[in-house]
Amino acid sequence: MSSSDDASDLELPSRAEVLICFALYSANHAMNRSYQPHLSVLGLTYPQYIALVGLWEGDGITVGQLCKRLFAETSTLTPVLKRLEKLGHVERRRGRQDERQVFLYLTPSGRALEKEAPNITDCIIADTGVQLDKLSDLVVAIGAMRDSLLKNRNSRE
Amino acid sequence: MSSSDDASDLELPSRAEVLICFALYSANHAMNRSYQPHLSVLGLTYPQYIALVGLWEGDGITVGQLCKRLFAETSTLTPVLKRLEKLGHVERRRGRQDERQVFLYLTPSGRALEKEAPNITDCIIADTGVQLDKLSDLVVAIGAMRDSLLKNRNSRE
DNA sequence: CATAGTTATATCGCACACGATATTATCGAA
DNA sequence: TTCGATAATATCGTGTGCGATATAACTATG
Repeated sequence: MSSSDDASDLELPSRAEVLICFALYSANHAMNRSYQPHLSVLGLTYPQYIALVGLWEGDGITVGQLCKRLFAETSTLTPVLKRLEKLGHVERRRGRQDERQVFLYLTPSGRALEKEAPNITDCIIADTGVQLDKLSDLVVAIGAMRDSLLKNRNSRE
Repeated sequence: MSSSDDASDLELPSRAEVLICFALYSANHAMNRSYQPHLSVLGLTYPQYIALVGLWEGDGITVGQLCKRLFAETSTLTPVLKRLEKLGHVERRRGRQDERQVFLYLTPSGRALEKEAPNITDCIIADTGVQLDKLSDLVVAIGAMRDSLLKNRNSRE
C-alpha cells in the first residue's frame, strides 16, 4: 500500500510471491520442515541428511569432492561431517599420499540409513502434491537454474 | 561406486541431483550467493532483504502477519527485524489496543531501498539463464509445491 | 634442498533457522 | 473480578551457512 500513486517502477513483478528468490527460499524451508519429523526419528538434521545423500552416491571421496557434489563450502560441511562421525555414520580418514586430504567413508550404520531414504522420499513426494513427471521436470529446471547462477557468479569475479 | 552389484533398491531416483529436496537446497544457496554481492553494497543480508521484500508489499502489519506472509517463524524474524531496526530501515511499534502485538513500519531509508530492488532482480534473472515466461512458470510451480508441503505437514499433526 | 606459492581442510565470527520455553497481555468462565 | 487458558513476541540452545583467516602439507623453482 506504500505510495501507490507512482506505478512507474512497479510494472515489474516485485511482489514477494512472484520473486523466484522468495519462491526458492520459502519452498526450501518448507521442504526442510517436511523432512524434519522423518529425520528426527533417525536422529538426523536436514543438512546431515543431505550430506549422507551425497555419500550414498559414492563414498571414499575427499571433503573437497563432497563439497563440489553438494555445491557447499568446506566451512559448512566440516562441522556437519564431524557430527556425522560422532553419530557413527561416517568415518573421516587422512590421506596417506597427501595428508592434507580427508577421505570420507560410510560406516555400516551410515549405509543402513540409506534403506530408510526411499520411504521418506515417497512421503515427501506425496506431500508436494506434484505428479512424478512434473516433479522430474521441476528438478531439472531448478538444477539448470542453479548451475547457471553459479556459472555466472563465478564469471563475474 | 558402493555395492553396484545389487541394483534392487536403486531403481528409484535416489541420486543427489535428481532429488527435489536437493535441487531446492542447492538452488536456494546458489541464489543466496548470487544476491550477496548486490546486497553487501547495501549493507543487507539475504534474509534481511527477504524481510524487506515482505514489507515493501505493504507495511504497518504485525510481526505475526509478516511471519505468515514469509512462511517464517517469529523466532527467526524477530532478530532479523531488530537488526533492520538498528540499521534504520524498519520501525517496530507496540500496538495500543493490544500491547502484545508489534507493528512494523518502513522508514524512509527502508522505503528507499525498494528502488534498488529492480536493478538487482534484473541481474539475478539474467544470471538464472531462464526466459522470463519460463521463470514465471517456475515461480508458480515452486510456490504451489511449497503450499502443498505446508498444508500436508499441518494436516499430519 | 630451501622457500615462496599453492592447495586441502579447519577454525572463527556473525547471522540465520527453528523447536522449546519464557514473558507479557488479553480473554473467558465461574 | 479473578484466575486459568490462550495468544503474540521474545529468548535460548543447537546446528547450520559462509566469508575470512589459520594451519598444515604439497609443489615448483631456483
